Amino acid sequence: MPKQVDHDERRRLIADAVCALIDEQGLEAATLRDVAARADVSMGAVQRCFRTKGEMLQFALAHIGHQVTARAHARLRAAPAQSPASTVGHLAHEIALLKTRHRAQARTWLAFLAAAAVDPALAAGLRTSYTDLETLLTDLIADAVDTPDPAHHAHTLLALTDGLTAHVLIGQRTPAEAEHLLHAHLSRLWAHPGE
Amino acid sequence: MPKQVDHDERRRLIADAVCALIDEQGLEAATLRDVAARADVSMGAVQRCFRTKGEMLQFALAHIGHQVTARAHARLRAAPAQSPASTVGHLAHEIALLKTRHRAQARTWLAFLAAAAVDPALAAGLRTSYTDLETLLTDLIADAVDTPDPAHHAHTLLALTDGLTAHVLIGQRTPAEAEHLLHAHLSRLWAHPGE
DNA sequence: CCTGTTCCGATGCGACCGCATCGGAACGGC
DNA sequence: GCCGTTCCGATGCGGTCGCATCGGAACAGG
Repeated sequence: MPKQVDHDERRRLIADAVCALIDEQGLEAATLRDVAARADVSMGAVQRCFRTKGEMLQFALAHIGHQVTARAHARLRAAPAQSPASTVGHLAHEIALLKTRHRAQARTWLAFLAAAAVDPALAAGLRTSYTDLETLLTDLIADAVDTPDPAHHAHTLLALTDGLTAHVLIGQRTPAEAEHLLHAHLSRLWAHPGE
Repeated sequence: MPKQVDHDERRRLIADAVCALIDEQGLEAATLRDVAARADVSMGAVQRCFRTKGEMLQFALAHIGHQVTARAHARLRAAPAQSPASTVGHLAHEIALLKTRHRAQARTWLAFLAAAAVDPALAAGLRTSYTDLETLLTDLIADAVDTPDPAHHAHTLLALTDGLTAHVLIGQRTPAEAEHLLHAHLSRLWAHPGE
């Protein structure tokens, strides 16, 4: 058995480079050459890992989707003792990617979201992550309040976080304002859970 | 005075072509050549109207932004007799661009939104439209319910519509589902306007 | 050491990009 | 009819793109 490399690990390395470039200059800046340079590998290596550029982007989308959902799951595991309501709050805050620390992920996510509007393959990848997050939120909301349709509130909450994140990214809201709006929405949810 | 053309009218014609291409294939499909072909003018004519491609995109953004806000204003003028609450509902529905008829505008809007995350000039253009819509909604909400901070609810509502629109575009929600979620949010707002 | 296999860096290709240039068509003023 | 101005279609340029190709480096088994 000759030279062997960890293809999956390399794929993740390249996906990180893709996301970094998208964060800084948008999706169209993720060219094969620039991605290779950013990941500090040769273009040939990138082409070995992914047959086409589209395949690379799809993998990068799944990669960042997994990062976000994994962080959400981790957040849950790390705080099992809190009340269900505050858990939902923390989780929504995490998903909204409002923290400056996660601004890069938010920008990348938004870029993929727009691309998915005209690319069914990317849309399918995004839906996988969204469905995961919705399941998570639905279960939590069902625990937190007595409502006949927890999924309804989960869907609304997810749309709100996405909208707020976008508005923060273009400077229409400050992170603090978005945080406040999100908190207020949740407060109203706990106070009046009725369908 | 030699040959004269209506530059503003031509600019709008080209902007429509830009938006049509973005709707169908995304922002990067709006190349000078394809835009010219779509608008049925020569590439030279496009370059005469806009010094650079970036200038063309900015104009197209302002163009579609004006279309959306103008439709919102028109909606208001057309229905002055209704209750303030239902007026807000209709307006939010209009802004959310949920109708299949406005799907093209929604996709174009989302494409610009993502681009604005890495392009300050586009972000400024978007903020102009958003601020206009927020003013509109804030005034309406102040009329509809007694709340100490109508702008707060306007901002939340706008973020929700944007998120719902995006989720519809990627197929995560059906238009009917989004419509229902939006309606439910407004119902809760009228029932419990307290800050 | 040699061989067979895996991997990759370099290079080339055809296509397309934004932009600049320019010759001539179109048309009002004289 | 000629002129001056405005406009635009065609063309070319330098650059970058995604992708295909290939020679050789790296390395395990014989």
